[in-house]
Amino acid sequence: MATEIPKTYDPRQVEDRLYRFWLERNYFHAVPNPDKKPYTIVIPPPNVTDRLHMGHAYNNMLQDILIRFKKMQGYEAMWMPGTDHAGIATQNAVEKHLARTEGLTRHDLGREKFVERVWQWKEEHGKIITDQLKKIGCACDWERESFTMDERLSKAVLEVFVRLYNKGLIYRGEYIINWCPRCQTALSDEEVEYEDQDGHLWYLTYPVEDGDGHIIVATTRPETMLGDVAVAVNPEDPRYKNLIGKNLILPIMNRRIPVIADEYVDSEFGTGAVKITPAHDPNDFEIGRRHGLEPINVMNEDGTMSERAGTFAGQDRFEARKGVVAEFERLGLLKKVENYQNSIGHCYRCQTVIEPYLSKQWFVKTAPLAEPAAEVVRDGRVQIRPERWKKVYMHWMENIRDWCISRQLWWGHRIPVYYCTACDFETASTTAVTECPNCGSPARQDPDVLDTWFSSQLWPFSTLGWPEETEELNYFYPTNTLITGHEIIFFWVARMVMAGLEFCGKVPFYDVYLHGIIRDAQGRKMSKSLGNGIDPLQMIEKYSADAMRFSLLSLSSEGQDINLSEKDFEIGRNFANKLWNSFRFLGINLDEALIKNATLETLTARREAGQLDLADRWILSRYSAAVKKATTALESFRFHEYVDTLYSFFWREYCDWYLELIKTNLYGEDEQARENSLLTAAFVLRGILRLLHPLIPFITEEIWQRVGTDLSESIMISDWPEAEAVFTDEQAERDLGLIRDFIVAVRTIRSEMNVPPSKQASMLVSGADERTSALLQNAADYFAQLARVESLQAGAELARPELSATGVVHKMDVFLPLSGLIDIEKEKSRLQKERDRLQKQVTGLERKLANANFTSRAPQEVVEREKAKLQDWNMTLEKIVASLEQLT
RNA sequence: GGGCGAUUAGCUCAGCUGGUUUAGAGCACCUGCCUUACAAGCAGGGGGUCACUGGUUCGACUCCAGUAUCGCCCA
Repeated sequence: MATEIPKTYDPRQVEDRLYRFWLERNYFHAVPNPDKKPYTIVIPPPNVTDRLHMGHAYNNMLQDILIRFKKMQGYEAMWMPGTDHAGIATQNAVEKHLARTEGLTRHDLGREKFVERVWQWKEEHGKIITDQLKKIGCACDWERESFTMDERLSKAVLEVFVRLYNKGLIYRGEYIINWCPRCQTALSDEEVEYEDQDGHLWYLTYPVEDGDGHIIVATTRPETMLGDVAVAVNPEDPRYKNLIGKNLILPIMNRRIPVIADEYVDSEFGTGAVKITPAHDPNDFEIGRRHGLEPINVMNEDGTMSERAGTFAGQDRFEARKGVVAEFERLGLLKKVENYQNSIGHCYRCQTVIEPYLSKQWFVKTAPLAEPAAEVVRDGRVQIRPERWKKVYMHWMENIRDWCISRQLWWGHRIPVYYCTACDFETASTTAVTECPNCGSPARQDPDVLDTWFSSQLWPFSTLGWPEETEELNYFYPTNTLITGHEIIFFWVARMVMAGLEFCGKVPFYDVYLHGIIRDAQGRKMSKSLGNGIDPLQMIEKYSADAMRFSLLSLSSEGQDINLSEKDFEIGRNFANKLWNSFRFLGINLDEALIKNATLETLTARREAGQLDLADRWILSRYSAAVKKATTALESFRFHEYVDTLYSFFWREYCDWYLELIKTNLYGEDEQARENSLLTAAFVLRGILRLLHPLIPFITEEIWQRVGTDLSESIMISDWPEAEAVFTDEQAERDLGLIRDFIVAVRTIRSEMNVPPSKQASMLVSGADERTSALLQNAADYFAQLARVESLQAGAELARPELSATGVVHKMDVFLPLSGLIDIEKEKSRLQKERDRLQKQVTGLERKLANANFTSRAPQEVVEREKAKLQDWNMTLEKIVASLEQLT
């Protein structure tokens, strides 16, 4: 054992070195192993060009905890890492880069060259985030690292598309979709973020063609009126009944449009008359279809008005809005303008206002897939935690709409549908089709690519080789646990369940744990634009990865968001330092022979032979409780309870009490006692290290290796402590608890009476039975060490020394004769305070016990307990009062 | 409009199936300590009508209903 152990733990010397060590030993790699049970997690693949943020750090740390824990428990634990090609985000990033550095657009380069450039970008930037995961300590199986556009995974995408296509679950059609004019692509419903905004409701007058009547319609998007093809009213609405079937003249366009009747129209809203723009509103589209109205698309893909918008052609949609309103005003047809708050959809990638837009796109018919996906959650085959998210999931599944999967991008999986250039023949194929199977003419592939989530939904099995029936797929699928944020429950979690069931016939995972979001100290979301993000890598640099992990978990609680400030990382740094120093303390006293002997077998044998003293038996008992509690907590995803248990066991019990107690043995004459305490201390510390390893892998490994054990070359492959339950010892816990209460009482008295630490005290305990007297007297060394008590007497009835400070512990009097040091007035007020406090409690409890309702209706044992409590308090009170009387 | 969450010490939060809790922890605060593992530490202390209003119960921080404030999701 090295003697020069630095006083402060320096993680910078440690973390990178140990990560390399683990990699060199290949500990992260798992293979199908029939002798072990598999435990699998697939990483929520971060965007390939992303940088690590706190949310990633938190998410991946949780996974790492489970993987390391299960590995130690003896599972073949495999954590599948990888990245997502993130179609829009990545394409945007590269386009922006091109514009900035070369002044080029993707169109300048052309599709093929542009895609090449994105791949190049991916090669350069794709490693950043995975390298950052390594900094955190993630025990990912890097040999299996996947990317959604790998050839292997792309095959799965094609296979899935073609199967769904052939099953009739993928179709192409012209519908209103969400269009982002900036990204110039369609989006799915989930990719639109709604935000309440202050806007206006404009009331526009449409004159009746023949005669002098008119109809007023209300709209939040006046520019769309250029594409109106009708005005709809409720057939029962008396105001408009006589106008149904007549024509209106659409102002500006001077187009003749009919008044139609449709049940959909809500007479209560606005004026009860609705302008119908089938090309620019989903409801209008449906109505238009019912009434056989031809949609008029007045907008271009970039959000400018099309040539069908008349004089507004070429104008931006928001310019056109102002222009249309101005024109109505000029014509005297603007009835009124109201302030109106409505929910506006924005692109989740670029925040541009989404345009409902008529467009020919590919869709997945989701209802047949959703049915079984709802069922597995309903019946618990897939567990969602916290449970409240189950309802959210079910609601979505039960109200699911078809999924628009085509994207007008160049970066992504190109849709494997081929069209004949001559004969209208269309085919989906996993292999390239160059000529039409029908007529032999040249065929061309659909230019669009698939929604990124179309490939991500396959992640739990595409990464394992599906559609091939690989050994990996058989062994590791279904995966066990999915850990992710609740913001992608629809995007990803729900769709993986659908896909897993459809293509593998099994759920993709058994447990889903949805964690909270990391926010700043004020509870705001961390974002680039606010500049309130905390960079995990900087925190690792400053505090260490272990400290960051420990701090994050300490602040977490099930599914709740975390408000984080930089100062919070001191929690973990301080803990790591404490752990380091507890090891240092032992390191000074331990030698190699002793360490080798600090095994479960040795301790069990010595304990059974009655060789261990009270403190040793006590800490072993507390240790076994901590093992049980921490294990159950992890097994039930109660991460906070896990860290909380270990924090208080290690710091509050092992360090504050046990290590202090054994100092009497360590510095004493009794070699045997010294050895036993050292063995116990080393044994428990090694247990603590293993229990903490999933959370703080680096420092636990560093200490493990420095302790020089031959149990295993790495803590990563050591066994999770379990057998320690045999150490439970209630008597030791009670006895040491009693001693501890006396020590605390003496310390409190000393502190409150301002007794200088240098001053030794005598201590008398009166009212102790024989066993307790012996117990206390045998603990005299502890009192000397921890409370500066130089002489201790305990007995059934000891005379109260004059001028002593007093206290009552476990119904026994404690006297500290402090002549010359004691301030009578101070002692009096201390005791009076104690008396008043007790008196209040006693009165309250007496009232409770006097209540016949309580004594007759509450369970007998509760009543008994309360009675005993009252007796205790009364006895304590009497003693306090007696002491007080002595002083007056 | 529907649903969900939060509201506990100055701050950040625990408290899982009602009575062992005299409501806890960390930080902050006060007092005393550089006690030969640790001042990133040790010992002691102060601080809360558990958002509010009702209800259920012998008994409510805990269960139920409603109200308020904040936040999120869906429409």
